[in-house]
Amino acid sequence: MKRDSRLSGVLHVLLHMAQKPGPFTSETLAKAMDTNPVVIRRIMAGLRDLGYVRSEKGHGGGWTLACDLSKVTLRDVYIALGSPTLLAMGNRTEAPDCLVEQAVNAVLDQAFHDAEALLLARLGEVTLAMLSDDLRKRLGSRKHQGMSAHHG
Amino acid sequence: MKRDSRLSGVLHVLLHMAQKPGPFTSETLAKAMDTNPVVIRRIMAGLRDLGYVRSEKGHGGGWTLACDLSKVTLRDVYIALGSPTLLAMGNRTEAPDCLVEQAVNAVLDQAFHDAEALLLARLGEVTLAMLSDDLRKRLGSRKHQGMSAHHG
DNA sequence: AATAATGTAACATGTAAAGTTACATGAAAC
DNA sequence: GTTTCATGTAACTTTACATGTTACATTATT
Repeated sequence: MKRDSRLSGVLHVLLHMAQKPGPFTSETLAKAMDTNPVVIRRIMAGLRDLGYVRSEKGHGGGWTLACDLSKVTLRDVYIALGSPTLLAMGNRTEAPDCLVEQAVNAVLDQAFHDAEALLLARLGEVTLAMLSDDLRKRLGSRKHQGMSAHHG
Repeated sequence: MKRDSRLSGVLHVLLHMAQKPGPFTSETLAKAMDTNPVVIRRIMAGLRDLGYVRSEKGHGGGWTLACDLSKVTLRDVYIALGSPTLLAMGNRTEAPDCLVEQAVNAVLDQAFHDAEALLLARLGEVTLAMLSDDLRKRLGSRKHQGMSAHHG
């Protein structure tokens, strides 16, 4: 199944933004992500609504970080995206009349729920600040090679 | 994202089959699942190749269980389906040049991997026999109401 | 006013599961 | 041995959804 990469994408954007003050236009960010400005605006909309970033129109406008990076976890970002489906598998039908289906659903639901809970817990353990620190370390260990964070 | 229900579906089929000797035609099973016979053959193909079920052509043919239900776990069934993608989310790109993307991938991969491992472990804990027992309990507790396992 | 940005709707594309059609193959019944 | 009933499988259609794109309204700066 085709996998949803919005979380990966929006984290990429946020990390880019955390490296320097901004603001960043959707077009700039889109180029760094090799995608379309409208896609950037779409995945950022939820973050804006929750106050994690700010967007301004007109000359000199664009996107700015508006939160304490050490207070926002990847789970928060995931939720800001609208909590998209985590698992690629699901039950054929929910609340079926068929007892066979009920038995199957019961055991699968348990396994699915556990896996989702673990994934959300893991995402909840990592803040944007931690991610940004990790990036800075990666950048640092490449400095002596004269390379930058941006794409070549 | 649209979720893959093949595991749910094939378990439903196997559980139906575990309730009485068979053989069952694809058409019979398809009716119980409210789907198409070809879909049944498709999701059963992997199980047949691994010897969990047998299929016979011609008059009186159809599908038969061919394994010890207490030896086959839901994980085995999942693998028989060809180990389809478990998570609906993934990284934008694998092995990217961009350090930002690498930092994002690193943390997400860890979380994704843990969740997948847990899900597979949970599926590995449940055998088809356990599932069948659970179903029989559900059937038993409805007997006094004069209901059957099949759809109304 | 002109320009540069976001906001958003509408539409196109890509991908994978699910559903369907068609037909070849093989086994049993007659 | 031919008819019937079953699986096996390829090819195509449908559906769902993320992604990509176009178009245009809105708003802020110059």
